[in-house]
Amino acid sequence: MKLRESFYTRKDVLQVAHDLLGKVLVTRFNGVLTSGMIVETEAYAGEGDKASHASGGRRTARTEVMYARGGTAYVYLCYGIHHLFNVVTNAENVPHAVLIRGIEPLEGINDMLERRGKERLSSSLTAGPGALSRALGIHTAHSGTSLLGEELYIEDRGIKIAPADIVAGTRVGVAYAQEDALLPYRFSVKGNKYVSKGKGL
DNA sequence: CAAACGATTTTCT
DNA sequence: GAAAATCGTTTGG
Repeated sequence: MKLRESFYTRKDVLQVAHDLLGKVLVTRFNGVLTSGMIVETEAYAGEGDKASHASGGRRTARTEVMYARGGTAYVYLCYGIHHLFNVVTNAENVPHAVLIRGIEPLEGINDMLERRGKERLSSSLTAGPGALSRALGIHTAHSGTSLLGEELYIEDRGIKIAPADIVAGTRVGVAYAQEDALLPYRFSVKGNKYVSKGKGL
């Protein structure tokens, strides 16, 4: 079943990031259904987190979406090429978000392969935030989209990840955030091959 | 108005 | 394993 707004509006972004593991991210653009199980996430704890775009209360046209209420999609373009998909959490005006870093393909694999220009299924299809966004057809135009609608949402299919299989580690690509880069804000499913190969962990 | 940089991926050595 | 690609957002003049 589709996750309700109350799942996203909880105040503990780390808890939401943790709970998203094993959930299924679904997109249905132009009638094409593609989905995958979330195996890796990272939490960005808003104003007090130097690694967050909203660090220090920064609020610009781009980050405005992060200040929306939980259950909104925040898509950001990185390095001019990659679309990174985030889930906004917490209440309105609290810029917390969870970056989805890796999923395991479930449905619409052929469509995902086509979007990525690949022939066969391999772990690189959806391992990594930019890669999975492209496979699912998510781009910056979807920033601000509600996750409670019919085109883009997250489902709970009863998949349970054993606590022993959940690994917490440091985030990737945020070395500039100094001491905050060492926080254990990254969660992944142990041993899953669709977990991105970031540094550390 | 101009310059620098980045929550990454891909490709080449 | 290392370096390049590439452009919107942010920051400084």
